[in-house]
Amino acid sequence: MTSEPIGTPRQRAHAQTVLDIKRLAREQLATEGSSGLSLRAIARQLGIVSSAIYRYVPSRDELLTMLIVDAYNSLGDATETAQRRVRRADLEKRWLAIGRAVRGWALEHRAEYALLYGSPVPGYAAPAERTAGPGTRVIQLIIELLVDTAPHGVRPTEPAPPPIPAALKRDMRELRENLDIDVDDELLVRGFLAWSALYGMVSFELFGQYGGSVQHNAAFFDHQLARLGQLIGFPEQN
Amino acid sequence: MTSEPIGTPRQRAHAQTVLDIKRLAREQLATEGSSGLSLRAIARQLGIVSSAIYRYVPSRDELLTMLIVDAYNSLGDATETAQRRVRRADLEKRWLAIGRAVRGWALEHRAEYALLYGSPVPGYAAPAERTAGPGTRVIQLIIELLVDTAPHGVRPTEPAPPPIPAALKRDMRELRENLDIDVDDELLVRGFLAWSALYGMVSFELFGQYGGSVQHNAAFFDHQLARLGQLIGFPEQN
DNA sequence: TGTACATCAGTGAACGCGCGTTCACTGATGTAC
DNA sequence: TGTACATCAGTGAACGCGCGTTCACTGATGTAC
Repeated sequence: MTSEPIGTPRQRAHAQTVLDIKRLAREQLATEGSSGLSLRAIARQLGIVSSAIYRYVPSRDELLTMLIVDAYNSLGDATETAQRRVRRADLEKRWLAIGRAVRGWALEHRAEYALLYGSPVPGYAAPAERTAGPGTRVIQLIIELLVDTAPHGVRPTEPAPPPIPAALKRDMRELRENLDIDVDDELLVRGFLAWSALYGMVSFELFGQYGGSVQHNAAFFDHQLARLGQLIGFPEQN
Repeated sequence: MTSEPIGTPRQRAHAQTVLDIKRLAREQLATEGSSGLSLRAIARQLGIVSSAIYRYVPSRDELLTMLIVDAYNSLGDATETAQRRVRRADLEKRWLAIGRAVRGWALEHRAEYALLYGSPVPGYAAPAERTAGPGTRVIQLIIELLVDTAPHGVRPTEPAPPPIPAALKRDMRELRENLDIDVDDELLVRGFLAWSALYGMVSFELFGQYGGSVQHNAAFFDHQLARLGQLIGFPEQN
């Protein structure tokens, strides 16, 4: 994280400029949105002629991809770090830590959150082979949480959940096999619901869908997050 | 809906051209995204010189606002219609109808859904006085559903929900007063959670966040929607 | 340690394209008497 | 019913901007012998 392989002065200068370009690009994302991202504007801010940018970045699309991968990793880092601060056995706290980290990161990186979870960028598709890893770090954490929850059994709820249809059971079986995990359908389905609900709440808050009806956003989020945790059903702490 | 006040032939032609412009704009939204919306391109497709578009639409931003208002109303119509097809007293079915209508509309109007619920358009803020009404039609329906649920009481759940913090209670009281409704905090909070979770699921599906892990999207959605309905807790049908 | 050569950052011009918006105008369609 | 006038759709040129990308080039920095 801190000490990269040093390299020659030229290499270091090069790497630094790439970092500057990405920083300026992130700032532009915030003010202009993803489609307003302009290599010429970045060059201008760097005090460099527009064509010189191509010494550092092969194309606009490539820069976008780099920003997306970086953003996913930044979110992943934040969430993993937050989760590492709570006791591994306290499953509910881990869920709360994940949720809060996602919201916290999103509030601090609004434009990047919008890039990852907002409208797709028209005419651009992130190359799956590069985003697949970084883009699934949060759901990985949630799945690990489900894996650790599984041995405690599925906590019964009242009212009892509706039976899982066969088509969905097939999806879950495939997922279980692909990831080589031992989590039963009910728990997986609950996890998926909590996962999408979490992002639904974050998107609503960030994109202003609550209008003025929610003032105490942090309290609101925490409370609803706890409800989602109950919905998954972690074992009691003792 | 069908028979507008007729008007003179000129007025009708004018109105028709405005409709054509909006249709072409919607098509452009789908291929280029909101920031790629171009008056010049629309004029080109209409077989008209670029400046002539200003006979019909005062500016690009104004056209965007019209598209947003139309989209909200289209979604509102679809959802209200769907809900009117189920028995008013069958509260759970009403919830399912609302949810399915939102998803169905979103799938049929992906670009417009992204316009309403995706990343905000940079450098553009929809004028609140024009979107406030149309933009709240779905949540209005959900709130009506909560109002109709309230007399049946709040359905107890196991595990019991966490206590609602004071800050959140204040938000809910204000909401209750503004809307002049009699729905207690617990039910309101549940409704909000189900609402944002609903959109979270729709956004995830549309924006491709599930990756390949969910194949049977309709079945998945229906099932999770039913779980959210349980979470709100409608009275049993008899 | 000094020299020849390779590497690389940055320049400047150009290609070919896009956009929103204004303005003075022509000519057709509608309206009032 | 016919004519004068007003309204409106559409033209074409222009203003002043923006963009990504390529290409031949200069000149500084680094490397190998």
